[in-house]
Amino acid sequence: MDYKDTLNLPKTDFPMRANLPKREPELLKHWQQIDLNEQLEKNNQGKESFILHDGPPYANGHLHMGHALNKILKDIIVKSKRMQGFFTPYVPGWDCHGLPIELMVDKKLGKKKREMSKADFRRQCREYAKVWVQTQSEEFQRLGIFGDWENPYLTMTPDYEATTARELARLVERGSLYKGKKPIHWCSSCVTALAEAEVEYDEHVSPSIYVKFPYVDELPAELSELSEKPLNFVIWTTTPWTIPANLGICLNPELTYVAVEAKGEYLVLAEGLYEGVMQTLGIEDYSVAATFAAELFDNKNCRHPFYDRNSLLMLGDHVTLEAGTGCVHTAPGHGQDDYVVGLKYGLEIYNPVDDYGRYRQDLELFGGMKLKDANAAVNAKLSEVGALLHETQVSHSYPHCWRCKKPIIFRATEQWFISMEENNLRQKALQEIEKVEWIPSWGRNRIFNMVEARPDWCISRQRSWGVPITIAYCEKCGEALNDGKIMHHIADQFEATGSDVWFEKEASELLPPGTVCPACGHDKFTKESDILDVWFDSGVSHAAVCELREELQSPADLYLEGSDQHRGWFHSSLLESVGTRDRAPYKSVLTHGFVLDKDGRPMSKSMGNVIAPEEIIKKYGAEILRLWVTATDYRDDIRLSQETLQRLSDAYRRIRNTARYLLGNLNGFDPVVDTVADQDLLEMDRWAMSRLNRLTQKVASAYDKYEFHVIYHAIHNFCTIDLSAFYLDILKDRLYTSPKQSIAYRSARATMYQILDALTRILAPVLSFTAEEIWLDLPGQREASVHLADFPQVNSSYLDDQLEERYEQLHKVRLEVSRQLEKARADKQLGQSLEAKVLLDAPENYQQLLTDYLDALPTYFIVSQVELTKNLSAAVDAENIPGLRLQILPADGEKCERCWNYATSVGQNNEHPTICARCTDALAAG
RNA sequence: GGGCUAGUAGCUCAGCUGGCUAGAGCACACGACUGAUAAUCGUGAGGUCGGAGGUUCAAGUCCUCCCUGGCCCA
Repeated sequence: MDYKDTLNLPKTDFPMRANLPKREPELLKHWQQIDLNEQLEKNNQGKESFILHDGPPYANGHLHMGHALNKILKDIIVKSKRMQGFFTPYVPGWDCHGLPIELMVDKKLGKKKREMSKADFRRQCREYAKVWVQTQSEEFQRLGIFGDWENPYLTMTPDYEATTARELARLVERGSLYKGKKPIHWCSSCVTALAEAEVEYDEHVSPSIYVKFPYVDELPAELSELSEKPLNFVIWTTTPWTIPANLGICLNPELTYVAVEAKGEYLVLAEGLYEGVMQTLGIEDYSVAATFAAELFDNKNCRHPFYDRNSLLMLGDHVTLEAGTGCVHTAPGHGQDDYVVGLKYGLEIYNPVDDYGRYRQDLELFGGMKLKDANAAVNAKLSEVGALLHETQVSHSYPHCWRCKKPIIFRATEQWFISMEENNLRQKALQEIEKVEWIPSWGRNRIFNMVEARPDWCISRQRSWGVPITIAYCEKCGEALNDGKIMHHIADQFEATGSDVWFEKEASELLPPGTVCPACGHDKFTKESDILDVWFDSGVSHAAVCELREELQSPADLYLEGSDQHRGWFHSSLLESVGTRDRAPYKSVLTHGFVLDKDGRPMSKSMGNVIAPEEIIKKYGAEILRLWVTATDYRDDIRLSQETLQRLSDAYRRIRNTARYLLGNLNGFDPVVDTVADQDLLEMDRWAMSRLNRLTQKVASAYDKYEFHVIYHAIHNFCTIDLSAFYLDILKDRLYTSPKQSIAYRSARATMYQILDALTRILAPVLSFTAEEIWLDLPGQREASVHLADFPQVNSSYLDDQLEERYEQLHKVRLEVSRQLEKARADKQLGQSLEAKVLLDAPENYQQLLTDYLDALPTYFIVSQVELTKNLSAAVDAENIPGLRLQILPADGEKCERCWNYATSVGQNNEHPTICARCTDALAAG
């Protein structure tokens, strides 16, 4: 007879190989068929909610790793919160306006654009954005991300645009909006103002010139000795084209300055820089004629080198000794520091440059000239008037346009601003930052420092694709109608058809009937042509989405984005919300790092080190991508390499195989009838339950703290160390050979059922596909989807420290036994460990334990016999247990054909001469 | 240049408030099994904890400087 047929061997249809790229789409289809999404939306309704508000990705291009990382993290959180019993509606969104889309459409249209109206062009942009929203939506869903994909929020829908306009009106009502002239980054090529976020810094070669400005006021009394020769202040600049806009020279009040005598004149320089400068200028014969404090010259005047006007001497802290001369050329219309100090001294914010990067026609000497020709022309003029001391070239970091990559300029224009000081916005925002939980905690410092130092928020964009700044101007006197009531009236009109009406209708149609200019009484108006910064769009999502959607609420529980968003969405959302509601739009903010390549470099097309999500999905499946997100500590930047993917793929197989083996052993199990009372479980099974609950506890806490990599390692180690290499390996003998009705068999199966059930649940937020696959094969009545189920409760009555401690001791002994078995194997004394009998001479501290467990030791060691004896003929010392001595001998008796253990009882039964007594009994029982 | 941040075995991670011959899993090498089999089990070999100083009886853990990265700014 073939005794193999009498064994309880595992049996399952659950495939060992996942073939995820094929299986995942099938599961997606399955979910669609059972209307999972609809059920999820209703799941836990009425219970406490947890709102993770989605930050909108930009609707342009296919998904990259950053998108995948971000959305998978969100998905894991939403799923785990739902399984913890929270009501977790998740509404994904997209950022649809803005320059990048506009430029893409621009490019696509080519010359056709010129014949198009602004409204028509906007329709094209809308279509373009829509296509990418659809594409990205599908790509996100392929990753197994659950959410309200049927009703996402788009910043370009009429209702959203109406809210955007209303939020602007609210800020106007609070007096936060003002029109100012201010230098901003300006791209002459794109003809637009650029936000900080739209500027890139890159190496650029510029002229480097030293220019002298003759001093024209009376000398301070202390320096009357300098009256003999001409006195000049020397400035250094890399932007000669700004010299025509020069209105002053700045000195640092903390620094000491010197007047150097050379070539019959005095040159004023910072004391700490003059030697280097003289060297640069090639002047060897010089001497310091005077040393003085900058204050002496505060508010005195130099003369512009070639215009008939003065250049004011001022004091400013921004002047440093890092470069230049210590005397800083100041053009308030062309630099941030210049602007600030210029304001302080009452200088004009003067800008002689037009939108296209040319000097205005009325500029003396250079009117109409393009800036790219200006440097040379200005230098020539300076040289001609004898003001140019030195000219060379330097390579330095210079701002460039993020779209066209061309160098940009700093230039004052009329713009709308949200004031950081009006209504105390800055202070309030800083206070709100303190109330938010920042994870990791350094996020607080990061955004705090930014808000503390940032300038007013320039919200104007001279572009087409966006929400218009809904302000009208009196045609006659130019007065701006920045009136909240009027703006609300306009916003209401957006509700129906979107902000396109602003571009389609005349001002008279848009404004409330009977509107007259409050300044002059005129009743004809023109419309502002600037649109809003896209950061404003997404910054109002708390109002447009969280407040307006019934299932959501504001402030949200969590915002989760990359750490760059401290200056992006976290920032704009905070300012907008504090500016209109005096509170932050979020309770906590979680950030993740950036995806880098195997060497820790950013992925870029030009570097050729990009790994696309699509590539991974095709080769490994989305599940591996999800596992990667989980396995890595995302709070820092995270690396991605082929090796990592291979490792994760292996880890996935280990987890999958463990589940498969458990399923195989649960073949025919019915939890209703096959459950075993806790107190009837065998000790080893109780140990497994203790470990399982330990795991459940650890995982629950890690989900709470968003420390997913802890989950990955805990689960993987549990599967590998506790289950596969120990518990399940040892269990085989009992499982396979025991009679089906025996408590030994039933206890093992009941335990395995608990383990797999819990494992599947805690795995679901991460391995959403595989967990479902297991779920569908798990015995018992259960929810239609694991994603509708709850996490397992930690049953602390199973937690047994002493039991685990004893097993740890036994495990140490087992390790020593394995080591010796391995040696015997190397000596060809045995193959299977069951061929061995182990003799142990235990030290005092192990005596009790090993005596207590003597009967179980063969099972734990997976050998046929164990003897505790002092009588060893050829003992070997254990490596890590002092005093423990071991000896391996061939097992007594013959090999049982059924259970493969060696036993002296084999051959004693006439009916079954090739099997052991235990197996004979088992057959009789079965 | 500034703000924030990171650097422990090939990979992914542990190592709490300083006290071990620095741990785990995977990968790798070698072996066993063929009743988890494109699986499973065992053994083994991998680290001057980015570098250099310092504090301390004692430092991967504290301090200083430096190097190499990342994000955001200038």
